[in-house]
Amino acid sequence: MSKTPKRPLTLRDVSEASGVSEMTVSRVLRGLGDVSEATRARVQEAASRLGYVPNRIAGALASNRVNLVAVVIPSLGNMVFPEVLSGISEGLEGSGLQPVVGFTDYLPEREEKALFEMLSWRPSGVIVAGLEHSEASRAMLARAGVPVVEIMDVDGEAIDAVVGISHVRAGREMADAILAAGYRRIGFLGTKMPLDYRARKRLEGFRARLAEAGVGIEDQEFYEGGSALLKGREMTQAILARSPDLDFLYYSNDMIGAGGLLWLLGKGVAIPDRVGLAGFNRIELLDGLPRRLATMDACRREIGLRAAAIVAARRADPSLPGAERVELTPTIEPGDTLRRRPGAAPDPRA
Amino acid sequence: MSKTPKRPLTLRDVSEASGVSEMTVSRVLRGLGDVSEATRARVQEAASRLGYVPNRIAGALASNRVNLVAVVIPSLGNMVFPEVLSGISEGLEGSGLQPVVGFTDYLPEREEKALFEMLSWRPSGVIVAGLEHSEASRAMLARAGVPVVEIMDVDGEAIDAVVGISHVRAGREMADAILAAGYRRIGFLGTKMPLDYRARKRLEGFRARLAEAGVGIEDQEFYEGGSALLKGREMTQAILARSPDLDFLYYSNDMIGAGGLLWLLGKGVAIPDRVGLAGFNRIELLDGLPRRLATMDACRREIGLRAAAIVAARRADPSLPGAERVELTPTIEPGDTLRRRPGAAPDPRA
DNA sequence: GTGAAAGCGCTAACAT
DNA sequence: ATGTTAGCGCTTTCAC
Repeated sequence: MSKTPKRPLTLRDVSEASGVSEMTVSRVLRGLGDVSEATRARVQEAASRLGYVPNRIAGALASNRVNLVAVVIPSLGNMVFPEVLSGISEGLEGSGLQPVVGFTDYLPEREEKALFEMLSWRPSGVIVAGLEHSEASRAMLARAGVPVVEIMDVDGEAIDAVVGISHVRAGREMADAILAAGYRRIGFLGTKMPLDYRARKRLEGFRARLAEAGVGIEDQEFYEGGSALLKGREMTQAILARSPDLDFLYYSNDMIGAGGLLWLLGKGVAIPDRVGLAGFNRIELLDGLPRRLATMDACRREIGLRAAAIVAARRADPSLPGAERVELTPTIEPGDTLRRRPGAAPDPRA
Repeated sequence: MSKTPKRPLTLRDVSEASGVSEMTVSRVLRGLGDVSEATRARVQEAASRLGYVPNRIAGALASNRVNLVAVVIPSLGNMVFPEVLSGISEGLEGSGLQPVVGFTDYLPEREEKALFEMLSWRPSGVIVAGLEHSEASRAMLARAGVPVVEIMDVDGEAIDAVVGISHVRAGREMADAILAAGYRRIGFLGTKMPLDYRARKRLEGFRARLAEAGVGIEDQEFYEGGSALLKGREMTQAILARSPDLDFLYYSNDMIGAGGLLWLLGKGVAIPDRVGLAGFNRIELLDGLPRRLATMDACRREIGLRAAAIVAARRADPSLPGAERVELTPTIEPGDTLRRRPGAAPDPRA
């Protein structure tokens, strides 16, 4: 190497190296037209020879445009958000936009902080999980002046656009399927997190629908932290020790459901006749289990795709009306753990 | 609301609203000293009443400081990087730095693009997975003028700092443990990805150590895409159908290993006597399986922690020498799928 | 097709 | 303890 400048290179360096004005260099590097082929070639050559990396900070300040989309999600632990993220990445492809992720750990104050941090970079859009936010968070989002897409959930009031499923309805439909299959003594197993609103809404819809049929949740079990698969085993053992008459276990997510399934299979319990099982999320892992757990697809990837598409579309055409509302419809997959009674009411979604 | 300004607020707005100069407002908002309590209070009040969100773009340009750390990793699919990420987040806590993640999908050209994008925001540091990069990527990193920490792997030449484990050694030590347990007819099951250098290095070390003992890999099976758990089942079935005499299966990751374990248990195969098994990564999922798969902890969380600590330390004190090298030592966990022969050579790491 | 001037919103450095 | 001035590296606008 000839020299190792500690200072990052600027447009001016490329300008001097190529003998072309800064302005024209900028045009070439941004791929704008109206530059002669000869000039373009000289500039490109100089830029790549020097290893110039543009300073987006300066560019963004001058142009008032930032190619970043803020994505604020609870965590990466539970298999659900990685898939949403990959949907977002895919949906942003070709738009020139880039996702930047922040995490909340399901804590409102962390959400607030994450939003503040991200908004301070003036992103071109915000995609945020859930409809429940602190007052301050809502205020920030409302004033951000860019598209805001709340994802995962549609049960509530949106700030701007929303893309998701109804978790209340998801719970209700699973209750329908379970009742239709003839189960009546139902246990629920879930997470302790009081701030996981979507899990709560599913339970709420589930419980309400059961109640309409005169059925109650006979026993429940909650966990927190640790390996979900292991917790699923432990909770299943515990709930059945306490309430051996249960004939169905509804798990708030597939991972604990899978744990329960493995434990029951190990015990030689007849599934789905003696006990039926269902989870939620349709995680890929289920494909590798000895039996297929009944579940419900949460449309995670498509949620990401659609949310990204909204941000990209509005950036391309800021005159769009906004406040888009996309409600996706999850479908029940009965798998092998939900009894199919010949005489039972048919699944309305066939 | 009184008014809804489409234009984001600036320091000047807060200055006017509070009757304090922009400079002093800036001081208050950045928490610098030498401001009277009265002024501070007035400024804080005005800022939060207006809902001011600072413009980091302008701040970064003026101060030449950016509180972002670029993190470039292959993907989020395989359980390994979420944990690294959470280690990074934790390690960055209190430093004022924020991780920003980019994905490569194990493709060098995507890595190059991700690095270029991130470096154009002039982050305070770069944490990148692996030691293998394109020429252009290496050049960018070398010229970035900020700490660069290559993580996960130490087998190769680092650009600056490196934090990881030796995958060659990990493969070799697993081979040692398997040989010591008395297995001799060994099969390997892994991923097809030719660009997963770490998996390749493990296999390389594994094969080399076996060869030293005069043992070969008798059969192998590779997969790509799909549910790893399911692929593990399928590959296990396939390899044993073809080579029924194998007495050990070494999986390149725990997820396929778990699939194999479940399949073998379902078939009633005696584990670890008839067939022994081992994976790699020590994923949490293993805790919930009927038997504990033998595995090796990849120290993912600690790698993230240490890498973050290096970036934070060097930012706090730029005079630090750099080129830190941290080699972590993974430990074998024999679980229930690696036979323990009383007379066998003892584990040197006991 | 190319260039010169102004300024994006902040902060460093220097007053006072 | 507070204010003033200059300028970060680019893009916008307008001139040629």
